[in-house]
Amino acid sequence: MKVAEELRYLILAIQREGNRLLAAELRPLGITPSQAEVLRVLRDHGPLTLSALGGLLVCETGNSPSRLVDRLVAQGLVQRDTDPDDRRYLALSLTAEGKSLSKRIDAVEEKLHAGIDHLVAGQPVAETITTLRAMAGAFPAGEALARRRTAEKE
Amino acid sequence: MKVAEELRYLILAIQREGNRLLAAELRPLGITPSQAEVLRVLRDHGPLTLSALGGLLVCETGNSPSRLVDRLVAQGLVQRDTDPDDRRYLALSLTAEGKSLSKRIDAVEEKLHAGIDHLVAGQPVAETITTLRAMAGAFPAGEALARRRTAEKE
DNA sequence: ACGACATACGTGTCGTGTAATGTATTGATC
DNA sequence: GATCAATACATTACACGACACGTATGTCGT
Repeated sequence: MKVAEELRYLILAIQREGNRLLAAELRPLGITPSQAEVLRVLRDHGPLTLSALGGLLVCETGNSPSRLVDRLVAQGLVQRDTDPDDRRYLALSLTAEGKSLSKRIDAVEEKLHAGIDHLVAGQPVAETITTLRAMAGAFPAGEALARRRTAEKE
Repeated sequence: MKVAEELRYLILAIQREGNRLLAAELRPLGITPSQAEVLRVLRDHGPLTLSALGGLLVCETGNSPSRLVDRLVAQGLVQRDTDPDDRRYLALSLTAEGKSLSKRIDAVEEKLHAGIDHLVAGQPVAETITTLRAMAGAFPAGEALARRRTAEKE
């Protein structure tokens, strides 16, 4: 099997299984991995418009996280206000309930990350990240990650 | 950002964007990436039952690729026969049209793989594969890949 | 003021991933 | 040989990703 092909299928397999695991852990909280990412981004990066949110999501619904946000609003986790100055814009923020849930999400994610750390213990992780960054950098979704990294440093 | 978290999001981003790219390349052929994988597996590993097909798919619809196969049958690319000895089993194989399409798929995949090779040129690819294999090995979907590797050697 | 354009968001559709449940066929047990 | 369990597959429901198109709001040039 060619190197490129193996990379492709490995990444596919890891992503699928990882997502399944995370979904299973999040199910008791009543949310999905994508929804968890929205809550996390909203908590960390203040009130956002819909498109700004899309730009920070790696899950890159990019176009329109409208429906994703809809369900969170319906669950009372996210508040959606229209900007009075420019009524095209939304101001998305967490409700109190959303904030408290995001703490529970943190715990789940930390558990997942601990599992990942355990899996890659003793592996050349630094080299792996270098390679993956090179791959992701070629794509717009890689920039969502970069944007979040820069935003963190501020 | 923690290492595990970065790994997670990098893999997510690469998988999503790679899939989008592949989908765009395959669109002119009238099929999706998942459908292409089914055609590829059926061509390489002869007639299969539905569950055997599921076991070889990394896209791991595992449970029931029924829907996936349905559309391919509807397009006249796959033939579905019931085993006369045990009527619970299906015998899935490519039609002539399916075989000819799979050649065009090969060309698309080679193009994609060339792109990947270019992206990771000069990167520590061997170390990356080692790490990813360690991650994938912990999951059942990693075994689909392993199964395909063994089947290739025969 | 008017109209063309751009921007932000919404909606509809298709294919898929995942889980839960249903159905048909076969095999095993008694 | 009738019954129950196991197997292979189908069906359904929900959420999501991608795309295309539609709508509302604002901006700019004239």
